[in-house]
Amino acid sequence: MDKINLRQYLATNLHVVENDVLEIVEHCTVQQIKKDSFLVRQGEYCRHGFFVEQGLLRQYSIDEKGKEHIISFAPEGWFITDRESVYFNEPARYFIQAYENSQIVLLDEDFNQLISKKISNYNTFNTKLLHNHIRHLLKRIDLLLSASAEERYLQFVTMYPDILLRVPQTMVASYLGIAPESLSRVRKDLARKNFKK
Amino acid sequence: MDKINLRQYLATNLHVVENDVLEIVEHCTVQQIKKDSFLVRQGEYCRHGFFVEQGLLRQYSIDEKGKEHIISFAPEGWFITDRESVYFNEPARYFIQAYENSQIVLLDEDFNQLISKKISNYNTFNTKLLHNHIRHLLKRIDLLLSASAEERYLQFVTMYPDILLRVPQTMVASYLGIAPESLSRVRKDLARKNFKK
DNA sequence: CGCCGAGTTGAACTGAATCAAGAAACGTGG
DNA sequence: CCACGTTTCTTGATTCAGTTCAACTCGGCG
Repeated sequence: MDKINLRQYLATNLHVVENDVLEIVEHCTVQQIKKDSFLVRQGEYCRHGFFVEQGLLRQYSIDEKGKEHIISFAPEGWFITDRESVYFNEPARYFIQAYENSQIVLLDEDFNQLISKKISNYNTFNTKLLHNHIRHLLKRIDLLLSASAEERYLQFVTMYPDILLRVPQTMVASYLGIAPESLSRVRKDLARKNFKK
Repeated sequence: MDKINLRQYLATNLHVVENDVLEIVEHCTVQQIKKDSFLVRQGEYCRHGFFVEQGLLRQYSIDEKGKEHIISFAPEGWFITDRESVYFNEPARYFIQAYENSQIVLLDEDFNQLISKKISNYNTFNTKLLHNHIRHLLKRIDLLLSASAEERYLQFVTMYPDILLRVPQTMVASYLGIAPESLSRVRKDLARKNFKK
């Protein structure tokens, strides 16, 4: 997948030239993360936001029965963090783990301070991100409340065609809240339907 | 239920004296809303945030089969709006309806402009609200992915004991994503278990 | 070549939905 | 304050979507 550069990304989205964000981004740590390693574990305190320049992360919880539930994926160009932990200073409720070897930028409190001081419309942008996040979560809740496994899968396919190709089916199932076997059957069924048409 | 006053609410949460918010709040329209009337309908453009001073609102979608799915409740002291519609200028995806006769304050774009200009930490407060909202939605998704009907109900009981008493069971069921009959059975079961203990 | 994780398939099971009917609770008007 | 209709809740019988468990297939990859 194409690499995305935080500097470029910010310049574009904040409507400024790259030089304006250069010195801010230079302060940030860039990390190369090996597949399967953790950025945050449940119970730890998460102190950073993460911007994915390359690779793919996933965020998930583990319930009492030991089952994983994927909260979100983050491919390149996405921010991810445990907001509760960062913002409210609580132990993280979710794991954040690299599913592919990834390159990520660590964003700490200093980064936030600095950028919101230097770039006036950063706050606007950030608020927009928050609104987008909320919109997205609401949509997902609505789907979980109203749609069948098949409908949810179809929705996932159209919404995240790229991610679909990069993660094992098991993880898609976990994201959708269904058993891997069920997803397999759903797909079989869809294939049959399409063939009939 | 106790009435909550926006002026007081803001003064407390923004850490300013009431006078500072007085003139801002005075510009806002206060409305008396009859039970069952709508503040926003699916498809309409929502132009306001709503603060509930008294009463109880609910936000819900209707799926293709005509079924209602409750996205959220808003009792006194809560803000509610269709963020997508207000913020992204899209048609609302959800209905907002009064379940009780209510008194609400309409907050428009002017209000936002004015208050964020006059009161410096309003933005901080607002961001905090957004973070809280996200935390809350994440928790709900996690529950929908991992917990049984009974577990979700128990969680609701501890989380919203007040709302539980104010809305019919059907609505709680709709919020939890289960059929009313199922909720009835869940409750019966819980009663039996408690008796046995 | 042989192993290993991912996906598939089958069969039995189960939590929850649906449909239908009755019982309680509730508000309204007489 | 009672009688009434309406809405909400309960209960039972049946069905169904999705789970679980177990066995098997397939495609890498060391």
